[in-house]
Amino acid sequence: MITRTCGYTHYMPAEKGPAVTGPRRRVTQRDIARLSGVSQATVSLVLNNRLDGGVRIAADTRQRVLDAIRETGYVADPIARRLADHYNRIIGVFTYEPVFPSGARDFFHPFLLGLEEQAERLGCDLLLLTSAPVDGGRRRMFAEGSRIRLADGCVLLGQEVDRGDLERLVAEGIPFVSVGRRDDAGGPVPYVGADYPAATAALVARAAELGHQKIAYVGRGEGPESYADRLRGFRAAAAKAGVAYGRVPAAAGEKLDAAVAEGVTAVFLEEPADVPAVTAWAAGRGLDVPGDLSVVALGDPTRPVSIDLDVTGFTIPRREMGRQALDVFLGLLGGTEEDVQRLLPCELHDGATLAPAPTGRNHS
Amino acid sequence: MITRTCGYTHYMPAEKGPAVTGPRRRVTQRDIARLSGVSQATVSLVLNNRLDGGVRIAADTRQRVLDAIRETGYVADPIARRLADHYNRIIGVFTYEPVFPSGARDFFHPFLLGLEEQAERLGCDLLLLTSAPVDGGRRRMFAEGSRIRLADGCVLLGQEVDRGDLERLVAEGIPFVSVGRRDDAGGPVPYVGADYPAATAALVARAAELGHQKIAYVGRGEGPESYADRLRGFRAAAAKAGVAYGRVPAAAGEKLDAAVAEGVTAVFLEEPADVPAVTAWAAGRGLDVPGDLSVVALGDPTRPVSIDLDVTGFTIPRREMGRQALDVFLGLLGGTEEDVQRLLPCELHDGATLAPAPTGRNHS
DNA sequence: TCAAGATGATAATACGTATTATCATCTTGA
DNA sequence: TCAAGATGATAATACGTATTATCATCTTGA
Repeated sequence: MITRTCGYTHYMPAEKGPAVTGPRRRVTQRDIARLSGVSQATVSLVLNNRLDGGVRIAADTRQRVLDAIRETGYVADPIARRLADHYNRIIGVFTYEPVFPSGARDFFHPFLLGLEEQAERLGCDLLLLTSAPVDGGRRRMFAEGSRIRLADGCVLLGQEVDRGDLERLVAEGIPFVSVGRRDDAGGPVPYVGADYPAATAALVARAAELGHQKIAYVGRGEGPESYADRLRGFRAAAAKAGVAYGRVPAAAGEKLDAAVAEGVTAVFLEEPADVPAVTAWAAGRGLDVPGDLSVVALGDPTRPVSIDLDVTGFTIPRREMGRQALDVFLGLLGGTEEDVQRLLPCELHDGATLAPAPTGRNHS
Repeated sequence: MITRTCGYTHYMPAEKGPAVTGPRRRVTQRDIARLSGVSQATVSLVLNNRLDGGVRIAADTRQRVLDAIRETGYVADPIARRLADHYNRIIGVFTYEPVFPSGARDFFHPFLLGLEEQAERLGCDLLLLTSAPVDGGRRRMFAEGSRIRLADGCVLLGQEVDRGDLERLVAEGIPFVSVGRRDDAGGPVPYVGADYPAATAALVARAAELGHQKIAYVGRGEGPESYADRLRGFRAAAAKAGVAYGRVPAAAGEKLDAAVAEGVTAVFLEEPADVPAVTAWAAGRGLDVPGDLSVVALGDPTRPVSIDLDVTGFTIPRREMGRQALDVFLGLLGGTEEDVQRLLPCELHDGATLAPAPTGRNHS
């Protein structure tokens, strides 16, 4: 049941408006019209200075209106203006990861900064869609009473995006853009993503140059597109370089033990937040990083961890992705169909944990 | 001259709506009314579930309307709602510091997280007012075409808040709350601030206990309320403990030299981002921290800096401030006039840079 | 002098929602 | 049977602006 208070049980504005602040009637175009002896329509026309529709206003009339405006300090009510305009210049930002209790939100901050920066530049406002209910640790986009349609459209943030949501967005014709590449969903999905395959491949190639003969990808390699993309780049580059490769499903001790036993000399971490776990494990096994084992981080950590090593890897251009996501979104609103799927290059970071492959065959 | 495109020159939606996404007309109450065979008025009444005005809706009619709403995913247009109602369940967030090129924004992230967390909990959305024009490195709240009134009111973030803005907010009756204590501005200003005086005083008292006889406050001590508050707490506590004290206007070498020459053995930094500058200066003078000189950070750095010391000081409860700011705001909307000015305690951090006063009198 | 065009302004309407006054119908009780 | 009250829904209107269709008046040229 959708009632006035449904979902907003705590949001109960007073009947009469805030008590602290006093009421004050706004000056409207009607007032200006009365003061200068013209109609409201004339006031609006003077304000908007439209010459295209064949409308003309005599110079002295215009001046009278402008004088009245100056005297009263009139400012058009943005609300009414938007209502008549159809677009409200508000861009929704939907983040799947809730703020509470997740610590994952720090990862998304740079994206938001990029969005804000571009919004600032282009003169629009961002609506953080925090009212979406949280279910199983993720926000639901189309729950009852969804406010996704408040804005002109929305930007999607999140490690993983619900396919049903995407399909519904496409079906309903709600303009949107995803931050992060997404597979098609009943049509191409506009996105601004990071080029994980290229960045991962570059690091694999570097490892090959350094003599590594057997390397491992640590992580799921499926699920979110960003995982699949990394693994794809990893496999292609390893095959191309003629390096033996495998996948370790998680950064767990026994899995890593097995990999090392098979002769792996470099691990590529899908999730850089696993670096501490891996280095701790290596220390426990008496393995030197990078002397015995090279460690490469494929991106930035999505959970807050403290890493004291200068890890080799790459950086996701999060801020720039945010910026361009807004560009793509406004392009969509403007009717553009080109260049609505973008992959941005990641920046490689040399770091100190990718070293030449160890020369000795075995460590006990 | 106020023209239609003023301030939004880059935001130019196509005449016909987005091309990729079919031209999707917004679902309105008229549509719902047609679908369920009632009038628009009835739809509105069902949505708002008003029982007070003596209006009644039959259960089955109500259900038909609710069904249609669910099927279509209808959401009330916030703009129209606000025009008619004056409320749209959107809370504005105005930050004085722009995103670009400032690095200062990281400081505000925890506040925003707190706001988001509480918005999530209470079921409302946050509008980041990024459309405000930037002038002299600060956003202007009431520039021409200001969109501050799009929301039900706003939360103010920023190191320093423009007094004229505050007065206008009060005068125009726009509900708002400041994150950070503010002096009165034509009336009491609702705020949720940090108790800088108490936290600063506690650290001063601790220094006194450790034998420091002469201490210095480093910073402006005026301007933003947060500076003035720190200095006030500093002076009061120093006087109470019978410790000699002075103020060094900036963390500049010669100023610090003079202070040390006068026998100062502990410095309290208004701006913790100055810690690296002070420690670098101390190292250059051969002063050991904290052996020769204790260093106390009064809060969290407002600029991104890397600090490798475990600095003694206190932490601003930023997230909790954000949370409570939203509570206060909603209280105001609800007509509360009590408890709209709150000071939250800061958490002291022991750290390792406040040590007993040096016993020797001089270092050359 | 008069028709055609130019000039200047307005009435009417739309945008989407909320609310009040009103109306039509049904129920109830004596 | 009928008046009074209860029930259920709507028409009308407001919020403040933008825009189009229309109208009245003036100017111009032959």
